[in-house]
Amino acid sequence: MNIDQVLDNIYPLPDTSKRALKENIEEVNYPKGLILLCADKIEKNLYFIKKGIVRAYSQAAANEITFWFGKEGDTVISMKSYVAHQKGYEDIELLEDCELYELKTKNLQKLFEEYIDIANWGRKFAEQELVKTEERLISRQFRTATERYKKLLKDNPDLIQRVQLGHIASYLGITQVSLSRIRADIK
Amino acid sequence: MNIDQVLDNIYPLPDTSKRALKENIEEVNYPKGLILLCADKIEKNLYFIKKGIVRAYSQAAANEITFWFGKEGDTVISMKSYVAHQKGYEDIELLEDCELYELKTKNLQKLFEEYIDIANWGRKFAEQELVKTEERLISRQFRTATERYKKLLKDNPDLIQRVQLGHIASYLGITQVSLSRIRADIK
DNA sequence: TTCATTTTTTATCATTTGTAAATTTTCCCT
DNA sequence: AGGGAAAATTTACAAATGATAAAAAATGAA
Repeated sequence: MNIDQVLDNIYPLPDTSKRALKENIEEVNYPKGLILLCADKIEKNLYFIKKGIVRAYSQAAANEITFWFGKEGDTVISMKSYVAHQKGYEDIELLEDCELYELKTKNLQKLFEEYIDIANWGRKFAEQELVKTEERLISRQFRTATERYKKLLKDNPDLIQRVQLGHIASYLGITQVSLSRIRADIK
Repeated sequence: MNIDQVLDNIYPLPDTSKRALKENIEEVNYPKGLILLCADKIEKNLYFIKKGIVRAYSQAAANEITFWFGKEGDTVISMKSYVAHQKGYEDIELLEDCELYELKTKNLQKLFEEYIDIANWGRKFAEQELVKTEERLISRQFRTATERYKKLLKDNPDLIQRVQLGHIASYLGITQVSLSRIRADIK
């Protein structure tokens, strides 16, 4: 997935502003297991995934909770750092070796002030993420764990192949043991 | 809460663009019980709450789920209509007589193309809502129902006064009966 | 391959939450 | 103020999920 596809996927940009945006983007590679973004600092970069898969998780009390997966074409960002310039609530871990496009938050902020198309591109990005998050919140309330798992299977069949079930369980809001039971029941 | 406060609360706008925005905003009053926005159509307006309280709920299978409350200063919007120009998933009901500021989506879209400050204002709005929604999703996973209720009591004590417990329970992701039990335990 | 480690499954029991129905309380409306 | 409807609580029972422990399977490194 090349950078043009990633950017256009959010919102098609006219040439001039897309060029300006791309001038600030650099390709980087990182190994599986790396913690790309850290909960307890204000992150300076954001990333687009060219290849690979990552998870965002939040650490509390005893257990950690995976609440987001990103794969090819997705944007990796510490939302709270980015929005409120405060420490985030999430760590982001690479679950495979990853090829990423890196963009400095500071530069993006500058582009938002200069290019109205990039400002609207950033708006579209936030809006789309918001709809996705709201839909997940609602589905959490509506659906049983079994239904949520089935829906994930249907919508993201590759995720189950590429990611440990423990993380999937956490993402679904249940324990790994409970997910195992559900999988056994379905068969 | 006047319109300047509402708008600045999202993101302070320079005079010119704020004036342009305000020229498209009209004050309206509606009675308690009105369904302001409807799930099964593409909504043409969005609203800022001057006075009153509203809820967004989604209707599925048997039961309906309240997933958002809005009060003074909040923005009322059918997110999916607004973002994807598709039917939304939510109805929005006025829980009190409301004084609202009305803005046509179409006009706002036009302003996004014309004023970079308004585009960034819209971006900020979506970003802030996104962080709030993500935090709720995470808290839903981390905290027990009792903890979530206590947090709501602390953060929004007036909500419990102004809104039926059935809606609160739904918002917390539990049944009314379960909330009743929690309230009894706390005492 | 072989061994060690990690991941997944299975089993048991405790706890939480849901459902349904009855009862009490609160809120409107005339 | 009084009567009726809506909302909130309580109770009893059922179902789902969590916690824990241990076995089985899969994975990875030497």
